[in-house]
Amino acid sequence: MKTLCNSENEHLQKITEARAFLETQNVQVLKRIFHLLSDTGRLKIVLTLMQGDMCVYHLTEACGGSQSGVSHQLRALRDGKIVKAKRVGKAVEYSLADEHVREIVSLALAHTVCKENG
Amino acid sequence: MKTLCNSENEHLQKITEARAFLETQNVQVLKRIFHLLSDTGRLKIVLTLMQGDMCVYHLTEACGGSQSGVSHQLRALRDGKIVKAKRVGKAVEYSLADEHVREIVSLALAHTVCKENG
DNA sequence: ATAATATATGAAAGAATATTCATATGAATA
DNA sequence: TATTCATATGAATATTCTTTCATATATTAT
Repeated sequence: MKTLCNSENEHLQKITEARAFLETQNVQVLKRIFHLLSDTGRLKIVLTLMQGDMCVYHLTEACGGSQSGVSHQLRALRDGKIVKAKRVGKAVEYSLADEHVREIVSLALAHTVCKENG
Repeated sequence: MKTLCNSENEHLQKITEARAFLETQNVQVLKRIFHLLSDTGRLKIVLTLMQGDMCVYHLTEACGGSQSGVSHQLRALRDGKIVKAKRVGKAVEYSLADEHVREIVSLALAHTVCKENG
């Protein structure tokens, strides 16, 4: 009999249920989304694009860092379907791939505000 | 005159506005939350705790990995105010620190489902 | 007090990630 | 078509993160 359980059965059931639940969740996909949002540079890009579409040159100026760095960050975000690109003449204009990201980041932002005031 | 802008003024304004916006956002706090959720082990722990409180022993069995590893992961989540701990006899029972995390992860989960089906 | 159980921790090793540098590509312009 | 501007990329370096190992602490039972 382990820890907080009243019987060995209860114990095993708890573990089995938890494992079964975890298998239904797409942990790797989830992890990937959060990972893409967990870097200062990429996060700044996403926050900026939440305000409106922008080309790489402006994103670089707005978010700081090197041209190459921003380009690499954009590639990661593109690969992860977080943003999408569209060529406009010499420039490439980036935008959020869909509204999901906006919602997730907005919710997390609301959370940070709570943390500050609580 | 740069890229997609019609005038040098428009160009500078775009960058200045974006920078000003970014300064109002707590990028570091946001980054920290996403980073904590971007690791398989920690994410499994959070998903499991979304189903109900659990002691370390059960979390270890449910999520896999070593006792030490899970303990380190729990410490990171504790430090980041994602989970909280409560001692119950020999065991320590963990739970989500608040409802924000649940909402963020739930939303992201919904997003993964869309990605699969879309 | 000693042993056993449950959890936590520091430090080192190992793995994953980001950044930089040099260079390449693609598009407009002279 | 040579040049300039805007962006992208591979490879190497630098950095950061995770995992492991050994050991410590806290609680309960003998």
